[in-house]
Amino acid sequence: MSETDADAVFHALADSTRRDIVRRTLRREQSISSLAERYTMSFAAVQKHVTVLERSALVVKQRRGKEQIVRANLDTLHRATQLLDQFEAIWRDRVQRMDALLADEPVASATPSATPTKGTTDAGHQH
Amino acid sequence: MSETDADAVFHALADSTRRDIVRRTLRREQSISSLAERYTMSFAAVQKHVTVLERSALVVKQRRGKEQIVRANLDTLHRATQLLDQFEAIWRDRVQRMDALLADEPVASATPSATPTKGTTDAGHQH
DNA sequence: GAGTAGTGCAACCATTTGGTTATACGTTAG
DNA sequence: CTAACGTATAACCAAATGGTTGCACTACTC
Repeated sequence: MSETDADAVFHALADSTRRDIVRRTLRREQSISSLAERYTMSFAAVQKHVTVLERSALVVKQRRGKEQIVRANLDTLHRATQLLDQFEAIWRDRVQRMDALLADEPVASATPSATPTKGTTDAGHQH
Repeated sequence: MSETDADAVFHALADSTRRDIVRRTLRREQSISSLAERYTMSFAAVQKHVTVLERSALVVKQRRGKEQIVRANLDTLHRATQLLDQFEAIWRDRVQRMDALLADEPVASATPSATPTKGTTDAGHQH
C-alpha cells in the first residue's frame, strides 16, 4: 500500500458515519438509499461519504438496475490492518534489541574482544 | 475506544508525515527538534503534527530539560489495530453464516421442523 | 407515457486542515 | 548575565471537509 493510498484509507476511516457504513456493508451489501435511511443527514451527504470510501477502495459500488449496491472491500481493510501490525512490529523489534542489549551488557565490560558492539543502537531506555 | 477517539486516531494516521513520526518514535523517543530536522517543512509545522498525534494519544510528550521528548504510545496503536480486526471479524462472521445457510438450504424446503438453522460450521474458506 | 424511486452532480457555506512567518518564553551553556 | 537553543503560540492563508439545497438523469412501475 502506497503512502497516498494509506492517506486515503485512514482519512476514510476517520469519520464515524463512514466507519458505520463500512460495518453495515461488511455485514451485507446495500444500496446507497437504504444506507441513507439510517442516518439523519441528507441523502447527498451519505452519497459523499460513500464516494470517499470508494476513493479509498474500502468499498466498491456496483450498479444493479436503478440501484447502486455498496459492498465493503475486505482486501483494503486487511491491508490497513497489516500496516498497523507493521507499526507494532517496529516496537517489538526495538524491545527485542533492548533485551538483547541487556543480556550482553552485564558482561560487556569484562569482554573487550567478544561481541564487538554489534547491536548497540544507542539504546534509549524508557518508562 | 469511543467513536470520537477513533476519529482522532484515524485522522492522525491519515497523514504520511505523522505516520513517519509514529514510526520514528516507535524505534526510539526523540525531541521535537530532532524530528523536525528530518522534514523539509518548518519546525512549527512538525510541532503541529506532534500536537495532532498527542491529541489522539498515539504519542506522548514528556519534558526533559529544555527538550520535549516524543514517545509513541503502543497502547493506542494497538487499540486501533483491534478496531480494524473487529471489522474483519464482522466479515468472517458473515461468511460463516452464509456457509451455514448453504449447508442447510438444499434440504430446507423438505424439512420445515428439523435442523432449525443451528451452528453447522464446517466453513473453512474465505477471501 | 407519466410518475416515482434512486442516483449523480453542481453550487454554496462554515469550519478545519496543513502550511507559513513572526514573536515570546523557558532552560541550559559560557 | 547573556547568548543560544528548544519550544510555544499567534496571526495569517489556501485548500479541503462535511454539510446543505436544488436540479437533472435513468430505470422501473403503473
